[in-house]
Amino acid sequence: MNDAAETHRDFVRQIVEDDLRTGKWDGRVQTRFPPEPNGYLHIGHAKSICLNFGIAKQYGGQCNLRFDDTNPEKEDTEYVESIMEDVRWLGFDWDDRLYYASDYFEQLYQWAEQLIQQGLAYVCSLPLEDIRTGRGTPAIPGVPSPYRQRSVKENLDLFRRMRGGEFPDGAHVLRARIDMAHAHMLLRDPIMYRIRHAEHHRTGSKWCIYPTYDYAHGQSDSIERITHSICTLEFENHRPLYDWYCQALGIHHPQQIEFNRLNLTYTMMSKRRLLELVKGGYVTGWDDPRIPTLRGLRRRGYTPEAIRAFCAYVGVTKHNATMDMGVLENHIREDLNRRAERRMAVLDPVKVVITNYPEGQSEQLPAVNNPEDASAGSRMVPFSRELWIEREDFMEDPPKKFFRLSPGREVRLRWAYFVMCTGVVKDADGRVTEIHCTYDPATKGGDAPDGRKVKATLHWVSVPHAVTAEVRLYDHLFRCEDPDEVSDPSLDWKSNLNPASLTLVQQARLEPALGTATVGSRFQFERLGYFCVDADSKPGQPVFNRTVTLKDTWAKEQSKG
RNA sequence: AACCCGGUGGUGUAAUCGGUAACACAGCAGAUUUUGGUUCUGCUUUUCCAGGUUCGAGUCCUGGCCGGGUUACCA
Repeated sequence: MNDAAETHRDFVRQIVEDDLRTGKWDGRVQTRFPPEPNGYLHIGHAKSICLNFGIAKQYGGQCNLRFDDTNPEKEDTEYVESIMEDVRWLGFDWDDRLYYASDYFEQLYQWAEQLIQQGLAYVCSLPLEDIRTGRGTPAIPGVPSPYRQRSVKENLDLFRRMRGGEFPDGAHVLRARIDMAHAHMLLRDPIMYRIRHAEHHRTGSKWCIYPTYDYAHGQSDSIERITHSICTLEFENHRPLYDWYCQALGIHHPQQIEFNRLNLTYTMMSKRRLLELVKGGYVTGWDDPRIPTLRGLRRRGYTPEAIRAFCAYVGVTKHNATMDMGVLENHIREDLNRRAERRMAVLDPVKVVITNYPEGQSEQLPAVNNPEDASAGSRMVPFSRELWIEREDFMEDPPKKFFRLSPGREVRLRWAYFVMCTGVVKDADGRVTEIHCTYDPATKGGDAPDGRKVKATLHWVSVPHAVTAEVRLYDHLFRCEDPDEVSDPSLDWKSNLNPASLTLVQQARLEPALGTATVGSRFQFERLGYFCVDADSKPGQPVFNRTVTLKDTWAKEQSKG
């Protein structure tokens, strides 16, 4: 988007370049994207994917895809499949480097025995609650577990029996022996293994003890010879532990680097909350176009190119930041403005009758497909005596700055003719049911040979040729920038869900060319926005999703009051 | 509270290691336009505070203040 982005190096890339220069990793750059398969990928993950795969590509390295699947109770192959699909859709490829932390369970186990042998790990038989209280508080040092001094022999025996399935869940854990008085709570003898008699989506019932994140992550990086282990800021606190395990084990020791995760206004990225919205029926599924999952965005009509450009734009730093949703929207507008063909569609139709156009007659008029791209060519659109136009494009008694159709005023119908409003027909309630106009045959195509100008150009659809469609108009998921901002403490973030996040238009009228559009194809509906064909479409009954509106300075003007 | 991290316009970032604070978006004004779109031009707005070092500090030092993360047998 700007030239600075071409030359600027964020702080992670600066580290990588420094390491390359000093030969720290023998010129290697090896990164990884390590999702836990317990949810669907969202745009926050896209930032991480772009960073990890992007750095690898830029510096001639590689990026692995690794599933961090150490918690059998939350994870599922459903998520594994979707994650792979979404990473590919975004435009990245891990070649043959698909890994799972669960593939390393045996090695991790052996290393745990090694730490026991070194006197750096022990089996603790305290109940969960006692472990927690024994850890103390930041102000009060923890007290050593009574099991802290168990002999290597006893620890080994118990740990092997833990693996052997002799104990119920929670009976014992394996803990690292570090420092119960450490100012850093995470270093007060953290848990390495817990007993869980649970079916793992990949290892089945082979294991009944599972490593914790802290015990598994650095070592998994180490096994894969990762050089730069890039993660989000909330893992900063875990780095001492990451380093401790690698050092204690004497194994390849990658550098963990933390960056700021992506936050967006009017939405929310928490996996837990996304799950709640899906399970609670607040949205229609993981691909609901209102949520920021990659599949939601895809169904909404976002392109991988726009998402990647956005991720490059947002920047990588160490402080928390919230991007305005408008910036994401600008990126899809920019992409689609270049690529999407234009069509005409009327969402809230009102009938126009061209009184001086012969009844029963119609004609085909050429229309440019994309003014930004001459190679997109043109198409023919049918014109006839009766047309649909947008109800809001007509006002009987217009304010000063309104320059669309009103009685006595002339406007242009896009690619067709100048028309002049000569009158209206209303129903008993005073609602306009028909607008009467005359057209000027000399203005065919939209230009007046006498050089006279009009202030507005309207989109329109010929009544007898129109295709009827359902159009889904999406708006922000939440009605305020920060979903957590609740006035009444008895309410939670869900009370901020936007009741108008979806508006259904059942009887939109489209130009006929839109009747055969294929699922996933994207168009600009002139003057309205970008739309894409939804998978719910049936032959003859297309369904369109609004990706984003066009910028609308008239709407802005109106909202000023 | 302790530990870790961070504070640059409204927002997001930059300033190549001490040398004139800049870019984008948003906002405002205007031009162009067969989309009130696109494009183009101009304008508004910035280094958390207080000391110190220095010819010179957004950058270094000290002390505050403010914000975030963490204090799980989740990741």
